[in-house]
Amino acid sequence: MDRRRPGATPADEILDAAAELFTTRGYTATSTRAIADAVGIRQASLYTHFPTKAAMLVSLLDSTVGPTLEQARRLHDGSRDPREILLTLATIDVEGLLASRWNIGMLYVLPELAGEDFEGFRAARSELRGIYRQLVALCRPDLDPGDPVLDLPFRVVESVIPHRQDHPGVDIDAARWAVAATRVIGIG
Amino acid sequence: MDRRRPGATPADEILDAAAELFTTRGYTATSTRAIADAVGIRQASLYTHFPTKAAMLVSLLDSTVGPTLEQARRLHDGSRDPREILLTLATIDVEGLLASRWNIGMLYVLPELAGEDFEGFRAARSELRGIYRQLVALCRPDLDPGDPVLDLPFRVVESVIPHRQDHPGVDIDAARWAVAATRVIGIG
DNA sequence: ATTATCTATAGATCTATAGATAATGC
DNA sequence: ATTATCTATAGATCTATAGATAATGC
Repeated sequence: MDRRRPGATPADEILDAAAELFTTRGYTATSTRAIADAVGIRQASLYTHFPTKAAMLVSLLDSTVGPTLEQARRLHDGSRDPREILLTLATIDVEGLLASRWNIGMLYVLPELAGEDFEGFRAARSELRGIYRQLVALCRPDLDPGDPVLDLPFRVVESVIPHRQDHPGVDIDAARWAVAATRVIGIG
Repeated sequence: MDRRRPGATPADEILDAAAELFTTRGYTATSTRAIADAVGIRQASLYTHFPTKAAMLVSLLDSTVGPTLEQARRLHDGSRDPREILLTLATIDVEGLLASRWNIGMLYVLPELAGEDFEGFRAARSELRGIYRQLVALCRPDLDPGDPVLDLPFRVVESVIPHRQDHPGVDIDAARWAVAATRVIGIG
């Protein structure tokens, strides 16, 4: 076969190539031909595995935000100390953003995600952000509901994305980043 | 004339339209025809004012990072308390990111900026980040040079970009955001 | 006379489909 | 027999340029 990309199936190889190109060049700027070339197949052959180019991006987005959102829902149901839950969630989230060989979080900020093809991802990410807000509100009951501090841990967690972008190849300690993300609300 | 966009000159009108479209749809996903339509001129007429589409983006990037970088250089030369300088810089930076009617900071994270047309902007932003790092190092002499905490104030400042994106129309207090950006390093 | 805008278009893409061929599994 | 891949291409873009026309300033 002489496959050029990691992945158990041809679809996985395509997703690996798409992840590299979408994160480094952008979504619209990456042609389906470029993806096919990176995999080592013909452009038209992509369509055996994905109905559209957008479906490739949706698949990448879902496989990243999905597991984190599931964990967040589970943690949120527990009755432990909200500060402990928040720290655990932040650690899991940062680990997820560091897990792939490509900086997959870059996909989250693609302007093209405003399109209707990506409504599902936007809803999932919005729910995750809401869970962060509720946890912060439990830690800081004094805060006004409109206070931007409620969003800060989520923002610090996701700022590991540009940090990784600016420091390629440098190892990042997920637990330490998560501590900073909780400290920003003025606890601990 | 019946101009449809704010701006003293046709070039400014074009930049206003380009800013809206680049920030909301992306750079490659925005055609020169779409920009021209938003201004109310013909697609080819854009090229009287800009030699290429990339030149429009370069102009937008420079007019945003330029003034902030100048201020940062000036502040950095002063001999005041580094914590005070850091807070002032963060406030100016956040104000700059909130100043435009469009969320111009979204341009900073376009994957297309990896291209050679945007080398100048990347260098300017890298210099700004370096000034933040030096100020943080003065505030926290105990930190290792490789410590990611050195980058955190810069990251929190720039996280006002996705925050504004997720809360369109909501006023953000630049001074409070700047305080959070300095607090994240564990001082004050 | 000079500048800004226009129409028209060159030449190079782009995504997705149609239909043929090769590979695979019963 | 079914699936994956291929070649070829339809049809719709895209950026930038050429050259004509209209508007502006001396």
